[in-house]
Amino acid sequence: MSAVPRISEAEWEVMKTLWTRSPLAAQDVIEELASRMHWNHRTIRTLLSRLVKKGALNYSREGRAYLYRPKVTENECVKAISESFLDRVFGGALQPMLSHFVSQKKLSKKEIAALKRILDEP
Amino acid sequence: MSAVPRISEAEWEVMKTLWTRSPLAAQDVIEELASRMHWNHRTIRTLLSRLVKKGALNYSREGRAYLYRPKVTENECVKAISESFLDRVFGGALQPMLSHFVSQKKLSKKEIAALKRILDEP
DNA sequence: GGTTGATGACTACATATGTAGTAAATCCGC
DNA sequence: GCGGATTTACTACATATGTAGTCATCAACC
Repeated sequence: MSAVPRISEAEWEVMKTLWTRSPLAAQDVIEELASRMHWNHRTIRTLLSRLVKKGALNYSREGRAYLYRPKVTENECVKAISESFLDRVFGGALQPMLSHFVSQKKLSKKEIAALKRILDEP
Repeated sequence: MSAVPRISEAEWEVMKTLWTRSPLAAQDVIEELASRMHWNHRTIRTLLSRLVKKGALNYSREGRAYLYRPKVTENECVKAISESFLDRVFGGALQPMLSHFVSQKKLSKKEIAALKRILDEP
């Protein structure tokens, strides 16, 4: 029930990496992100520390290095950030939000069919 | 074509007020927001100034006061922030996003029907 | 066994953001 | 015309965020 910490944009990239695969040493996260995001390895280490400090990551010592792993699930975080987005931008209403995205992206018939199937799910 | 400025959460409330009705004097915005948001009137004036400075609002002098009005449209801003949200959280894909919201909210048959109609729009 | 290179800890610093306070100009009522 | 209320302009300050640098430690190579 712990409220999920607020995760910034840059931090989100780090979390995504660890949600995909964990535990990872800092070095592994750096290898994943440094070139893709054009981030200095020190920046990534800072982000890891901050995420531990704010309770989004855990670590365990492995020799001289740490192994990091998410302490909050992706689903929790996606849920929190999505709620906040929906409330702020669309007053919490799904319909205007979907309207916006649909008018914004041109969807193929196939995509529309897929979206409809999602609406029919249990 | 101007890139829309980044508008923070608190600033967004001010923009919403002015997107709904404008131009407004600071006093009018304050009356709308002060009690609803529990904001000091000075805070709201600061937000108005910052929004002018970052190019989200314009003003014209009206006697001794300013009349503020949006310089960027709600649609532009909603578009920008929505894109950024969708990319960051769902990798830019509508389908997982809709899945998430649908699984999160329990929708009535009516609501589902309404959402489907949106998908069928021109 | 000294050097190098990686590691986490701590520090740095500019900009953004939330949240106001103070000062200076000015209008309005008396 | 003066005092108070109002308005914008400028300042303040803590925390968050992006983006790193320095330091002490330790392990591995040579």
